[in-house]
Amino acid sequence: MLVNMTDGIRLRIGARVRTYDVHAIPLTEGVTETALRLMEAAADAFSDKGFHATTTRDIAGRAGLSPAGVYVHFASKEALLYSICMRGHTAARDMIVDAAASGPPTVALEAIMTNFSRWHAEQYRIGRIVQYEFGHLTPGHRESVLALRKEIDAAVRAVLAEGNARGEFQVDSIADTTLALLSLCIDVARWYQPGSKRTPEEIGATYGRLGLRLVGVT
Amino acid sequence: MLVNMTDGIRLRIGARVRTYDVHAIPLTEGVTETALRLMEAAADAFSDKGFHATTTRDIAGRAGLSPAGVYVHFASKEALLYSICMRGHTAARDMIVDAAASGPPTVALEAIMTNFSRWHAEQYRIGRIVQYEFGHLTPGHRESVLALRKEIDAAVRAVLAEGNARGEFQVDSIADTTLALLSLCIDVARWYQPGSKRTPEEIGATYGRLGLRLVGVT
DNA sequence: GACGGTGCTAAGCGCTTGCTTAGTTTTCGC
DNA sequence: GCGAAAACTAAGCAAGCGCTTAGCACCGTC
Repeated sequence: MLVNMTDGIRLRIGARVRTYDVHAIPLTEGVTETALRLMEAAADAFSDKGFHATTTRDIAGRAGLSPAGVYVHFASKEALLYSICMRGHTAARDMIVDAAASGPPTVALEAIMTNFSRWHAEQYRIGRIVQYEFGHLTPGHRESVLALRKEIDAAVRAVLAEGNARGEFQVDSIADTTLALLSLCIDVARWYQPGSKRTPEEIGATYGRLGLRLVGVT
Repeated sequence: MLVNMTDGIRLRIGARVRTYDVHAIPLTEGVTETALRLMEAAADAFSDKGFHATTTRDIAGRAGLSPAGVYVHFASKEALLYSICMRGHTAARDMIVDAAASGPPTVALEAIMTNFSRWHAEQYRIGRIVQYEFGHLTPGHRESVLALRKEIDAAVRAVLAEGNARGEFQVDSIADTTLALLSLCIDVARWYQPGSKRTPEEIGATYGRLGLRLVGVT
């Protein structure tokens, strides 16, 4: 049996392959080492050239497999993209939720901004794929990703609301400011490049400070 | 003679086509109506599906031409992308330079943030192409675009420096803050969509305020 | 030590791609 | 109102695409 992050599970009985419509397959369960290597190879290739410009032959080659070897682990190139997007978003969601619970609003927001911006620098390749190739997911897969994004948004909104309530923040519009704060961190993945003078740690520190300024902490 | 935003000018003498290496062709000079229609069609297609997923047949169809008709006006699909990028960046650069000269630092910065963010909402399709498909330009064309980006960066830095000097702003790092301010506006093109509740005008107003907060104006 | 299932490859199928070629229609200076 | 340049099309080429098929090597199980 091969689990493959697509619309269903494929079962091979003898030479026959059938696809069953089964949603919500756990993400990291039963992912073999080769499947992970393929995901890393695909992530490298997608972030280099974009989803459509990447060939399945290229992904296979980077992972040390023949072109057909990809389809043992993933049903399609899109399934590979989807699994990369889900892993990235899940990691980001967990990080934000942890940071939001790390202390009072001022501490929590600084932690969110520091960690989230640093993550987008360190994982800038994943960040670009997730943002720029989002449109190449199938509609169903897009919805799954959007659900995780809403969780991230809700966690930040809650911190801003509590900050306002406690008088620590002076935020006019919680929705607009949440959008701007997250936007600032996400866009790090666009401009960051590993060789430059700004390290991920420095970016985190800078963005922690900028985030507090945006909510009116002086 | 056909001017086509690529590495040179193509001259057709009888049935022969020759390419000469001539750089720095003025942008809006000699651009025919059909070439402009092609650029608009390509911009629509690129922003819908991305550069690589867009076919020259699709662009031609949207512009009401046969597939071969594209090559009367542009030397390649990449030349079309390049001309779109150059037009977008030139417009943005002109807008920023105007806003920077519109008054004292506080006024200038608010104008920059308002106009630049509103532009990225109104022109979100161009914005996405320019940012996400940048990597598909040839190295030479990439450099031309980067030169325009440096002009934009320099204009904003100058405003922050003068704001600090006059005591209107409290900016720790001019480089980092310039990056964050521009990043905030550019990322509007990623999340904006025409049907949503935020209008480009409202986004402009919000980002004008946020920009002033980021430089320490209270 | 035969066995069924899994991971993988060599080969290739049907289709689409960017772009060219050869030729026709339109435009326009004179 | 004519001739040449420019704008455009129909047809198609070579290359590359995602993915499938058929079959081989290896695995633990009995």
